[in-house]
Amino acid sequence: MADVRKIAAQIGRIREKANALIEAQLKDRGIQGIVPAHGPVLAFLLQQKEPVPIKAVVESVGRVKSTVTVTIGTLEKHGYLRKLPSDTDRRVTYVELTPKGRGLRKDFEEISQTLRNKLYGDMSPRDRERLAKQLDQIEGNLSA
Amino acid sequence: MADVRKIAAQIGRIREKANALIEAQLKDRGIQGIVPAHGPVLAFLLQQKEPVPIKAVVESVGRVKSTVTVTIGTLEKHGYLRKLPSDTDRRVTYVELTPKGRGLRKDFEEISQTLRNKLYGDMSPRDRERLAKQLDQIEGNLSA
DNA sequence: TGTCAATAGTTCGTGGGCGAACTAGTGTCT
DNA sequence: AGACACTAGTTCGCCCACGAACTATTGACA
Repeated sequence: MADVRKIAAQIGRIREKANALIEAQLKDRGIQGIVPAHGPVLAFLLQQKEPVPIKAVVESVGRVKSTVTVTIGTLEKHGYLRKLPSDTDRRVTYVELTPKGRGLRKDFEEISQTLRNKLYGDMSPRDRERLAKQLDQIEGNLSA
Repeated sequence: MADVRKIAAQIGRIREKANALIEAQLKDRGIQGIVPAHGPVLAFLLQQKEPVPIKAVVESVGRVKSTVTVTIGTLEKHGYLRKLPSDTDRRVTYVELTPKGRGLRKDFEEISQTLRNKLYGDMSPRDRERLAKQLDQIEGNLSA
């Protein structure tokens, strides 16, 4: 019997299990230096065709800038991205993926797909849609 | 339009917003030293009538024992619980809520209720039940 | 009984995330 | 030009969470 009361704890557990699956996938694929927390940054940079200011990353990923500073530092240290100064505004630093970073695209997409497949299991498309709508709803409720 | 693809990120955002709401509630009520991470420990201890071994807390809350050690240390430091040695097995430490800790029961229940109310909003009981079942399902899928 | 494994709990080092404070550079306005 | 606000990014200290290593105690068993 589904317990409507413990929904918050349950959402927390689902998130942790999803992260665990991603970590296992990364390990299986021998990808070093990447953890689930890097996902939003990578997803954003993978869809850029040109270097973008760090500020744009901050606005995209839903983390404060001090966190993004460190995340970008980690990705740079592992060779997945490169920083370049702006020559029009010297406060600004641009970032772009290196070839090694762009090489993550395929793994990223495959891991996302694997996660969705496992998460949804044999749930019908109609139920998936319904679930997604309900999650939209509760996210909106919490934002109000 | 609900996007079935970004469900993992969405679940993460929901969790963060729920935690933010809990923190705001705690602050409003002037409760010091308690953060959302303490919730599972408090929930477990609130339903105990006698001191329980730390090991029981560990098994209940889904955190590793080193994490629970620290959490219990924090709660103790703020006077919400007390540790007492076992006299039959000197490896074991029991914990129990102090009166101050038990005094959190009402706030705990009210905050839980507030969170659920806000999270579900005007969702019908039938939809709530359906959502809870679907979350059960995806949690199970991820555990398999 | 003496040895060795198992158990309960703590400590330590690492990493993600935050907010506050800081640096450096740019914009504004008189 | 000079003062001041604003902006981009970094640094620092803190908390949560983890795993690995450690301490202390108990259990098993030859």
